[in-house]
Amino acid sequence: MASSRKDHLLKTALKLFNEHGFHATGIDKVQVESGVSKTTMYKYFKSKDELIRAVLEMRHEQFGKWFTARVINISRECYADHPYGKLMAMFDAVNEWIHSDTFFGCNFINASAEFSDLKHPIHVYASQHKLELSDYIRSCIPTLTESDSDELAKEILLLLDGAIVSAHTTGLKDSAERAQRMMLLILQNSTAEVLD
Amino acid sequence: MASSRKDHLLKTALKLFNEHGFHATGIDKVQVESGVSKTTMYKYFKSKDELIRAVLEMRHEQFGKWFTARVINISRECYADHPYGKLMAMFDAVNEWIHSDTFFGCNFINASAEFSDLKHPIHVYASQHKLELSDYIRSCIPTLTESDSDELAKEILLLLDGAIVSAHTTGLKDSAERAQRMMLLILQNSTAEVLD
DNA sequence: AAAGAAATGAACAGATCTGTTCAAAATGGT
DNA sequence: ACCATTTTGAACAGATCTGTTCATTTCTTT
Repeated sequence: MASSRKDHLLKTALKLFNEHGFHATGIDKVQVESGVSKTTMYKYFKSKDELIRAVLEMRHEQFGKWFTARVINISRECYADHPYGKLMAMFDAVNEWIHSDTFFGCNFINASAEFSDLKHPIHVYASQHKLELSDYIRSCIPTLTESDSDELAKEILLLLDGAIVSAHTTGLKDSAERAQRMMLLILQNSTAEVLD
Repeated sequence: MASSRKDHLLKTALKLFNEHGFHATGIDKVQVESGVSKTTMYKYFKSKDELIRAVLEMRHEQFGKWFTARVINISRECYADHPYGKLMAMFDAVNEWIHSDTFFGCNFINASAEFSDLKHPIHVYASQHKLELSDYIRSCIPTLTESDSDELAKEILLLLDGAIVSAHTTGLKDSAERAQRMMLLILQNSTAEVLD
């Protein structure tokens, strides 16, 4: 009961934050749209900052679960026995996301844009999210690759972020496919010494 | 006289928008900080939307002039006779920007984040900015390159945007150097068929 | 120095937003 | 059916924000 209300508030807030941004969305609109009284909302979230933080934490978990699961599935279905199957699948997953009707760019990139100060807690949290994503990417790089996997993970994160931003800001919906091709070229070069 | 006041308002607004975002910055703070009366500010800009638009237009011109000039200079100084000198220089220029104390990410990416709706005039303008940048990149690709220069320009734009976002959101200040290395690998592969 | 244009400051209106309070009503468990 | 908890609705306070108005002051030009 309690948690279902809280969840509903979080989902409504995420939707509105996505559509209008964090500052432009009044906390009262979240309350009205989710059909909950003001008192109740303030019971779960003492302030707007706390709500934003909670929304991002939910999104972090939600995205993490979806992304890793999708990567595994696509990798099995489309890239069986491919050494970079999971890495390839990441771009397919992002491509699906870009073409969905709930794509408003990356919440964490957007949050960094609004809370521009590097020391702002929200910005710090966004940064952590990206670093965790980078760790996950690194864990998907096969050990047979010679090159430094940490550097390679940062390169792939840069491609993913570039694809997401290109798709959102410029409207280039084929960005993920482009980034995927770019990664392949880079991987071929990274492993060239090994394969030669 | 008149234009110096207007310019000063625009510069102050850009600074505050950078530091706090568009929605979080009150138009009255722009007015107070620039030491101009409210009446005067509203004489030059009839509304906040108009001010934001004007700030982005100024920034578009400012960035364009700085970037193209810096690309030419760096290209001459560091990449004489290099076929991809200008393309290389783009990442050096962005690297300088990232390490400056006025780096708050790309204003147009940030604007897209706040004005998330693709049809919003500000978002449309941000998109146009990126497409113009893509055109400029294309104009810097030597004709000897076999691959489709339009596709290659989009790839390089993706790398530049990825570098800017990585540096801002995640705080990875070496993103531009990373993206530059990635571009080199991609260029080597793009022209491989020609050179073979 | 005088006339005309531009800028000021300060008050004002109206909207919106965050956050609080509290009596009344709905709900849920036993 | 009863008690305790939760939720509601509605009003309220205070801050902030956009945008307007206008009499007064300051510049500029001649």
